Amino acid sequence: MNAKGGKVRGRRPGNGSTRDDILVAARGEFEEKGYDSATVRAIAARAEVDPAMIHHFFGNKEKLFLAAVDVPFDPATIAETVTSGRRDQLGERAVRTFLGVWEHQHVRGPLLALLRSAMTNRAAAAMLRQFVTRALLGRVVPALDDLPDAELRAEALVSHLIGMGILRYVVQVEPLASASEDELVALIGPVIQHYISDVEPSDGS
Amino acid sequence: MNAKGGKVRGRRPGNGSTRDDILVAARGEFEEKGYDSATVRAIAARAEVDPAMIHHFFGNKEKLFLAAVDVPFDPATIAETVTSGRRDQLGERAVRTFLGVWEHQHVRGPLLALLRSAMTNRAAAAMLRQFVTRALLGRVVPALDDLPDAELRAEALVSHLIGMGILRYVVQVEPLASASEDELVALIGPVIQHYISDVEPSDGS
DNA sequence: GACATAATTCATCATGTGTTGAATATTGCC
DNA sequence: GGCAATATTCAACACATGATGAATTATGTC
Repeated sequence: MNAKGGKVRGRRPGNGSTRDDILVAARGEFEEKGYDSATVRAIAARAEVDPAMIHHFFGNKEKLFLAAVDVPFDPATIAETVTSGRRDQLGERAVRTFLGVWEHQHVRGPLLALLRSAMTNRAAAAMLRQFVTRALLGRVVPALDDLPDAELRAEALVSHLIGMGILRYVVQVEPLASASEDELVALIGPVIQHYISDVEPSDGS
Repeated sequence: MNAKGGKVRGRRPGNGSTRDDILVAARGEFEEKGYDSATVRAIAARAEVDPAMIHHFFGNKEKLFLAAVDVPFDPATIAETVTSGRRDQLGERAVRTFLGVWEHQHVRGPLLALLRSAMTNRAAAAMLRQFVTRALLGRVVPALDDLPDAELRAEALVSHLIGMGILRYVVQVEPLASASEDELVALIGPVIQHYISDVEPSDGS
């Protein structure tokens, strides 16, 4: 027994969940503040854990970030969901899938963390760039290779989805933030579809 | 004369440009790092000025931010440029105008600063939300009020432009980052146009 | 039970943060 | 020239940051 205020030292009995608690807390903080603004101490406090535990388990802040922001969905699965099925409904499927990703908390966290961090941190921007380039484009573009400028089109498409995500979930402009999933699918789906339909190339320089 | 290393104290002769130097440096730092990650000391160093000068001239960091990130273009002018002219070319005009804004350095700075800051800072997010809601929608939506869901459409439109800006200028994914202005206008313009053309409302629930 | 290994707390370090106040020099007005 | 106002530097404060090392307690293995 330790009558004084501080907690007792030493290892806790039982099978501790500290490591996982830290990961959960880290995702929360990185999600809300981005890499630079999230602090080791705030993460530790959120996990109700001593800050030193973070270094004990993960070494340093950067390694913790890499461990926490491990995008918890398989890009291949997403890409397959989007690209399989009727081609003329691909736009709607893309919007619906993308919205679905944001609505699931355990996926939205890392995504937000990555987005927020990418805005101010070079390493995180590189991660996001790589993620967009490799995971998304590497899988979706091949399905569209009959179009001219397939890469550019795919990126324009993704840029729309990301912009919508930011305005809806981060900046929270109305009425975008409160619009229903169906509304957005109906509105944005056809527009996304536009990118993968072979419209007239206008003036091919 | 002061033989020692430090600079001489006291006021400098001549009409100093310190205040403006600070503003320029502040825009640079806020632009590159966002509000939270930019530091008073780094701004001072960039302006080649003592950190105390910042508080002397601006009081504190937040007031400096407000003074520095004073969006240097008139939203009314932009809106007029976009909304005047042939309606069926509005999409292309919007894309071209938006790209033009980003290409001018003295405009791109504050915009980037606002965007970066909005990702991690509530006050900045509120500023951006207000900016989007009031400046853009307040002026563009009235010109589109014959469309259903004019507000939502306008925001979807803006979200695409913002997403493109982020992917092109911040994350710098290729080939988006290196695409020419004309390429982007040709590709994205028609899609933006889609939002302001009265397509079939699909299924009005 | 001895003992290596792992988990946990605490104190502390070096550095960086925004901010303040005093000291000093210049300008501009009377 | 006298003197208030302004501009500039320096030193420091109070606090937050990431990180480290020692001390302490539990677990698991032999």
